[in-house]
Amino acid sequence: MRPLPSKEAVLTAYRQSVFLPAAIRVFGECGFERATMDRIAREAEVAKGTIYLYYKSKQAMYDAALRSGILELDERTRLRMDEMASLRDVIVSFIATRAEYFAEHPDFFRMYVGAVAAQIMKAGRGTDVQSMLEHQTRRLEQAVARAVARRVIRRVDSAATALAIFDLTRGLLARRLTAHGHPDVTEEAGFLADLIWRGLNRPATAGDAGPRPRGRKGPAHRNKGKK
Amino acid sequence: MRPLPSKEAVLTAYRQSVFLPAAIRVFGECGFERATMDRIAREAEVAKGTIYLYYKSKQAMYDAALRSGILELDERTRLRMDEMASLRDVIVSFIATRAEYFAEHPDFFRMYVGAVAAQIMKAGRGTDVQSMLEHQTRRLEQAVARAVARRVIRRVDSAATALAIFDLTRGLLARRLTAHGHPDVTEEAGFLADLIWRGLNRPATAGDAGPRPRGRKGPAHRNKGKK
DNA sequence: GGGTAAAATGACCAGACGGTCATTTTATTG
DNA sequence: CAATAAAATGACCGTCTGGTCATTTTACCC
Repeated sequence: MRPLPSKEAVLTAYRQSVFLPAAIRVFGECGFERATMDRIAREAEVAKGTIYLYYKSKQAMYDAALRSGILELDERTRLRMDEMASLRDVIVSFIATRAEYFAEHPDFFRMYVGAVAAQIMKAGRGTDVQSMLEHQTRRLEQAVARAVARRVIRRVDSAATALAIFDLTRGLLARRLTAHGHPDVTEEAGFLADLIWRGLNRPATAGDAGPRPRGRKGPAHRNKGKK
Repeated sequence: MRPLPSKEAVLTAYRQSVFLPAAIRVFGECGFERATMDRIAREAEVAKGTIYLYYKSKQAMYDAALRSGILELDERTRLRMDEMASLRDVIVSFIATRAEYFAEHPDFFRMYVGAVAAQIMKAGRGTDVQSMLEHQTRRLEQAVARAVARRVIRRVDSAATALAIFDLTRGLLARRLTAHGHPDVTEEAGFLADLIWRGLNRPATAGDAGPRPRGRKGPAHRNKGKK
């Protein structure tokens, strides 16, 4: 079926398999601005000019490197999540898969963090970075929505919930990357999954502190959480 | 008591009151690397050389600007949290105060995000940025610990819980900054506070899905996440 | 008002870096 | 093996920017 992988295509693929990891290493270590094309070329063991045969600019190379990493991460996350049945397992596997991937690729994680920050800075539409980031929470959101539909958990905004899980995961990983002690991910992941899971639980039987969970002292402002 | 505010000190204070906001504006808009001292000087309406009379380098000016913003933010957060009695109100006011502050100072928020990202990139000890960031969760952590002691909530790791709240807040604000629609903070803040609060609740009576809340279906693969 | 010290200025410099392209090296073909 | 095309190279260029410092302006004091 695949007629001819045209030598050119093979060469390009080979080059990318060398360039992109080198780029991720350097961009991850230095960030976009401080990274130099000379350095990337050296890491990839080619001359600088060679890179410009395959990427038209530093930005283009950055985008390609970021894209490749995110795609791989998303793919792995998706595979793992798909084999989970219960929402809780989906959440745990989401956190665990990402923790594992980023532990394997710390440089990419740094690059990723930089890209997210840059996205916030520009504060604007435009880049497809935005859509890639949004895509990451899609599956999570679907899983939450399904659980709501099946009445496994209380009625919650599935998008907001997915984003919350996402944020918790990112914070956890960031802290791990800055060498903040704790060698055991599963423990921390478990804590987060537990927190979220309990937070999503339906008000158990009846008399629980469900809809009015304030400690005491609460005079009426009922429809705060209106939506 | 304060004997003489020495003209020099007054001048310095005045300069800083002009320089730091200008720096925050430019660093926030462009990030550290892209920001130029020329631009900051122009925004502050002084010559570039003048800045170097008060700060020995670009980095020093950046640090000073970041520090001043974080201190102000922390101070405001602390004041608000201190007047809250219940943990739930502390959490809500933490989120709300920060949301409010960052809404008033979007440039500083961008700068802040950049600084956090840079911290993760360097992945290392050293900067006092680290300690400033850590300081932010201290109060929250104390409030959680107090609630645990008073048995208002279940026994949780107060540090981890504080960090979780912190991460959720940061994610929420980041999303707001990228103009992601939703004009109403309190609604989203309420959702998060609710989620966390329920997550912290003591297991009500007894039969709740406490320590082993897996949905169903679980044939043994307990030690999957062994690492 | 004039003289001196402090403060401010902005032209200037040096180094760095993204990107180019004439030249060299390698692969292909007859 | 020669001829030719494709790929790789790295010296080079223009630009940009953090930081400096000789000069000018302002503030102060007698």
